[in-house]
Amino acid sequence: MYTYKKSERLGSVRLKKLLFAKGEHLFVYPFKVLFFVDGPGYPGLSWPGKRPLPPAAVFSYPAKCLVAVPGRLFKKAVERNRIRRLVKEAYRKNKSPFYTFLQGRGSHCLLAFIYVSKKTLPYSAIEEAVTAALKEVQNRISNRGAEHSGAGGQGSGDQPYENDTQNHK
RNA sequence: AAGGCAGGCCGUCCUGUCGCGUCCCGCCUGUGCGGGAUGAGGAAAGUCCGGGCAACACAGAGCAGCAUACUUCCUAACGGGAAGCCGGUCCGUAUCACGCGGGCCGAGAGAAAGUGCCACAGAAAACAACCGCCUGACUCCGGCCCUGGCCAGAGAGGUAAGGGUGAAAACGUGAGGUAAGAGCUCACGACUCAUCCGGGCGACCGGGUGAGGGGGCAAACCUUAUGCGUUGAGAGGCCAAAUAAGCCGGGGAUUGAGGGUUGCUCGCCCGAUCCCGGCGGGUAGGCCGUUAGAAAUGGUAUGUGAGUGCCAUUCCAGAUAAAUGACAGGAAGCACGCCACAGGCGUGUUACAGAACCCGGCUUACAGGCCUGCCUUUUCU
RNA sequence: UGUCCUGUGGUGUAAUUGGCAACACGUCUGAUUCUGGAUCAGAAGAGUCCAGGUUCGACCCCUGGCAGGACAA
Repeated sequence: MYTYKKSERLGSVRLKKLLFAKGEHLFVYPFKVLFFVDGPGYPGLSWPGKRPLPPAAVFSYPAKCLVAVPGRLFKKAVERNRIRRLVKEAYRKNKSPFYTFLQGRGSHCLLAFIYVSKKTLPYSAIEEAVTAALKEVQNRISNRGAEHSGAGGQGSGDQPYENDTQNHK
């Protein structure tokens, strides 16, 4: 489905700290992309507390995404909003392969698209870049996962995130 | 009709396919699904003023500090607005001139309370004698005629009429007056102060009388008058979660450490398992505040106007790293080009800009369009 | 969200209660050298972020903008 709901957005301060501190990053012009995955070969998205999760940190979709446009590069709020909306639109239309990939692995992912160009690009260019970025992220995850499973043999280490959350609840 | 000036208003629309926030209803009750309603602006901006609201003792005194400054009014309040007064400037008209009409601008109180400043130039820049002019009154010396005058000089004075300057030179013009001069006197005119009369709520205007004759700068200090308590929604209140009543050093318990969001002083209040510093540790979620208001729209009355009163109707964004979007097609406006001159075709373009507690203003940005008033030019009647 | 500060040659800084916009580095030209550097001599380069105002006169004072920066949670 081509959706981009509130629960697909990355809003929790805690998760954002985690992503920016421990996530991997790559460049796909005009974006800097940050991602952080749990599942095989990756540390889990464990929530340390014992209390109920805040709604913003609950995964009802395989991924949570945020789009950032620096105010230093675009001074006017209208331009920032425009770019953010275009990126969200592109993500909305092209996320489904990435979602099926994540669901196939039983993983969950945090994503950040940071716009680093000084120019406003047309929608077609942004859509291309978003698709390329998602593919690149997918490649990296699968490579890393393959290495890890080959070396460590943690085949049964499928610790679904759902279980984790259930425990916390 | 065209142009100019001033003021006010609007600021794209429709369809389709995906999609988002909030609220309501229903189902499953899982974080989901379905349906309906609704969803940016005139500036939401800059954060330049003023309030509401909240906390601080339902905030007290003094000093300091800040802001404002013609008058009257509007307003919750304002540094905003309206109507006027005065000054400056421009246009039109009339012209010897005064004037009359209109537009624009004005931080527009006080320089006769005091202090300070006025570069360069110039004699002098604020208690003005450098040059010049004068020698009536005063002193001395000399010459001539001769016993009282004349001439010349020095001292001592008088004098603001004239002097390259300068942004600015000590009321202007004319006459009298004088040794020479001077508002010294007079006439006319301009100005300041006081006072009286008339008009106006008032700023002020018109007129009379008396006095006066030493510039400018307060967006220099300042004086006067008026106003301002401080801090701002991460205000503030509540709930949930977490942890350590941890370790080290210092201070203190009514003779008071420290605190109470105020620059200082005072006053007042709170105040002991307490306070300060360092190390170490935890949380960073939710709800209220928060959108029914100095509200919007329409009508009506009143006022020159800003506005105000009354009546009716309506409920009109509430996000929280932040919703209101993307694509396609069409319409409309505008610009350009061509065909051509009613019009048609093609291309391009549709601004400035995004709510963040809420209002009233100001300022700034803005494609294009509409309306009103005044003035000028041309055509027709 | 609120508060504060700063804008001067290409760069970094001056300008004493308002009175000729100064200095260093850099740039250019010439000399020196076989050439370059260093050195010496000389020159150009701003009208003070923008627009108004006060004043005889404004980098300086006032008002409004623009740009950049800092702070507080």
